[in-house]
Amino acid sequence: AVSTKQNIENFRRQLDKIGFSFDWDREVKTSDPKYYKWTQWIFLQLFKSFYNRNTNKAEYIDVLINAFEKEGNKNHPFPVSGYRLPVTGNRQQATGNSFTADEWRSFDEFTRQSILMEYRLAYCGYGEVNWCEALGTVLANDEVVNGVSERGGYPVVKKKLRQWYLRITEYADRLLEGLKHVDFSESMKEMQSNWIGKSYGAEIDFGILDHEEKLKVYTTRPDTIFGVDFMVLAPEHELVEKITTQKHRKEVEEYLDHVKSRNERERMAEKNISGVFTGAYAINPLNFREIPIYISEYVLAGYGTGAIMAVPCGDERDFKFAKYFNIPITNIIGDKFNGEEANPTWEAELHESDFLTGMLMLDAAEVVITDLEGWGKGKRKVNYKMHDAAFSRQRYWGEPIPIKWENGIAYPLNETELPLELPHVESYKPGPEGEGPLANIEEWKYKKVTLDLSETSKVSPPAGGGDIEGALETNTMPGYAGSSWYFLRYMDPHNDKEFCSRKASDYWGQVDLYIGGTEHAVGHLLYSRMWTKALYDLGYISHDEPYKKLVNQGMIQGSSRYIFLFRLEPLNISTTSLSPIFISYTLYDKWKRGEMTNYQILDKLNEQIPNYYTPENAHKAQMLVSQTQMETEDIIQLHVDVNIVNGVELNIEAFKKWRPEYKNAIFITDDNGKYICGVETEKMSKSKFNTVSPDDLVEKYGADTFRMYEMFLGPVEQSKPWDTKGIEGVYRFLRKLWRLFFDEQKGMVWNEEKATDGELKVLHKAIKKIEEDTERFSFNTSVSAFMVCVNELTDLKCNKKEILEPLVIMLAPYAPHICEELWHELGNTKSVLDAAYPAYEQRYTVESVKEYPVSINGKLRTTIIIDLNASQDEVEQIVLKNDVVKKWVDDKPLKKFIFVKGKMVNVVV
RNA sequence: GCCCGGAUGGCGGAAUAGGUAGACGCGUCAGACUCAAAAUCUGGUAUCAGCAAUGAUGUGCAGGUUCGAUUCCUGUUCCGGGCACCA
Repeated sequence: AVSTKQNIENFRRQLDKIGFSFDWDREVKTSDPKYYKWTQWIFLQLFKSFYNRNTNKAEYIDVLINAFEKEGNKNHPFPVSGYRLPVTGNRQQATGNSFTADEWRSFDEFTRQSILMEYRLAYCGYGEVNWCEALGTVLANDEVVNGVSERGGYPVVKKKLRQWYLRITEYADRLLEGLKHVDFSESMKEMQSNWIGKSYGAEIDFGILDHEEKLKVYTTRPDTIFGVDFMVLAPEHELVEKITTQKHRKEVEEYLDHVKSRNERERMAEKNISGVFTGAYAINPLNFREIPIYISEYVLAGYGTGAIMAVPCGDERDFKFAKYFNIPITNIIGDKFNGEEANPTWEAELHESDFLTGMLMLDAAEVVITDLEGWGKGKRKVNYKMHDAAFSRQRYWGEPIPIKWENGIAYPLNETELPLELPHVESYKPGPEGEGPLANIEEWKYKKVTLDLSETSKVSPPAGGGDIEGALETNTMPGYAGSSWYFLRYMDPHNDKEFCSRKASDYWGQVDLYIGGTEHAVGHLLYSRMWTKALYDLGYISHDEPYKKLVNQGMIQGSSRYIFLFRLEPLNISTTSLSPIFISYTLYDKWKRGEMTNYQILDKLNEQIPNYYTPENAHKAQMLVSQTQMETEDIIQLHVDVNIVNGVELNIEAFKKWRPEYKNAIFITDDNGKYICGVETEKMSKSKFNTVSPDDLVEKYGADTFRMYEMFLGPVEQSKPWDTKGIEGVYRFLRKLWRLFFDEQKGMVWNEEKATDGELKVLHKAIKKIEEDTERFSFNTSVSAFMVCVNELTDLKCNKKEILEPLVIMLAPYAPHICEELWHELGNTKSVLDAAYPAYEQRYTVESVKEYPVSINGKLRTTIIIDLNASQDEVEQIVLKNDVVKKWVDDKPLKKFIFVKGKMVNVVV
């Protein structure tokens, strides 16, 4: 403890020297209003910033209109999508694609704000959430299992809610470009650029038979347009309702119900082909062919235009779809298509493609786009997979969003109102419409706040002046809000005038080395890059990438336990008298492998609980049986707290106490009466109930041992399950190190004698190895080198200060406490952190001979000690004279003699 | 399903530019010290055959390139991370 305090003191002194203070005792926490004030402040800057899509500069719409008019133009240069209405209510002229400057001035405030929302970096819109009616709450994706809530098993559907978003898509190109200038691993860069998902292609307008509307599709393969055999719309596509014919309506509606209960991931992972025909036909703009329009869940509404042109000979999913629905396939690539599977080649020569026939696909793509643009039937389009980041949460623990609403208009709070503090709540229950718990606090919602009505906020004062009746936003910010910029706050934690002074951020610059896991690849690490770019654009910092170098540490994983809920109906435990049924892993395993049917599981239940079917629930039991015959995949895996599982056996009583909603649950056990849990190694997480605390180990072995053991476990970048088996080894190492200085009987044993060459060789070998290993983040081999060094010094009975002192300096970053202590025991008064790092001197470690491994035909047969300076001829002579070599060569003619100096010898015969 | 990783003794892992596979640690076996235990120390420990010398096999699996492959290439299986509200 003494040493740590000195370390901190020393660190403080260094900071004082350069003019910054740092309060080590107080963390920068997102839950601290002194910090989240500035998160709210940055949010306001993002809200007030407008993005000019053409010039990549944040400016105001009026400024742009004025500049535009100066050039004699009438129409406003920015399109209005009307696709995602940011606020409720009727918007004037909102459906048009553009508006004139005069029109802009004639719009009412609601319409203006609604349009401005489309340009704000932080904007409000409507987005889908997982809505659980029974719980009256919004659920996170990981709280939903197989379409029902993990807790209780209630049905979950999608619901549109008002949501805040960050316009990260405007930074897509710069986020890609920035990857070239940062030191991240290639796989990390790959993940980020795949997530951004930039693709080049075309938007093509297909006509629809008997309809005015155009069907817009996005494709990266305009060259295959003559191979389009059908169209597929996402089930949520806005045209589905309009174009479905009377004859197909019922089928389509049934399909939509099916899709509504499934999330995006389930839809993408679905192997079985599904979809329905709408009865409508599209018209190919190039050859006017009539093409059937289907809907299917494999097309996602959020990507491209939510509609695709399907070319079965070139795309595997389209091909399977065509086979399934018996749609005839047009082959446009001749013998490159074998009729058995699609061929997504770019290199084939086109067949059956009208004026493109004979052209290479790569060239044809260019021709088609140019022609379509000429005819006004399509245009070149760059598309991104990434979409804007949802920025509101229906939760309590998050920064309140400093916005007040009235008549559908969002008014930003005055900066002097910050921090807008989280009120105390009696309960964390969600609001009446699934909003956050803040919606329940009337006095907080309607408290008096001043609004930012300045020019920069671009809102006109409301009718009642600055004083409005409306309510504060009740959603809060997500976890990534605070984590997107905390490193900047660390640079200037006590500043109450700014989030971080320009002086501080200029001085510290980028984070030199960021150690973070790959699980943050497309979340935190992308969001914080975007925030940094936004703050850079707004002129608050001078760099636009937060992290100079990123090292991905692996995860220390936990061992999770699972129980298996046998869900015979969409189980709603509050409305059925039947108890939830859990089956043992042994049964689940058989069921999964198809060795056991649902019906046989019920038999097992009857066997174990003979009185289960009472007259009262007999009708329900009847229903269960009919359900079971359907063989539906209705077993859900649920995490259970590792602490109530003994090895793999569940403590059922403890479980019922832990999860009162399952207090009536029935457990189908193995024949020996035990309920066995499933086991999986996965990320430690609160929601997986598999976390372990290091506190006990620190208590027993000390922080140095714990720290070194974690480093010793394996390479930093590798994930591994948490396991304390080997910690004794590190503990013994530290004790062994201590004994080089102090003996239990004799007390102090270290001395000031002159070191021998042998001892210096041990030391300098270690200096070299540890320096190299630390440099490349190979901490586990570094620790191993320390162990080797201490073992060798113990063997040499070396207790000399001349050797031990440099060793302590090197070890200080690995085991800071014990090293600080030993450093002072050696008579030093300052901190070990101030000591100069020992320099490697080659002269102590030079070798003159080498024990060469000698192989015959690539197989190692012996080793021979040879002078390191020996020439190839000399080595050849020595080796061929060797008895073992002679025996293996056995007079066979020598084909080749391979000698790699300092490495090995191979004799080929 | 898609994207990104990983797989080496009983266990965690080492082998940094294609050149002695198993460093270091855990565990385990044998021994020393001790009345005993703890702690500590010494030695063995990939597998198979053999008293041994030694030989054969061996880096998830199936192939390929090479004098030589844990390392490079092709295919494949399993495990982990992410997939937009866990953070």
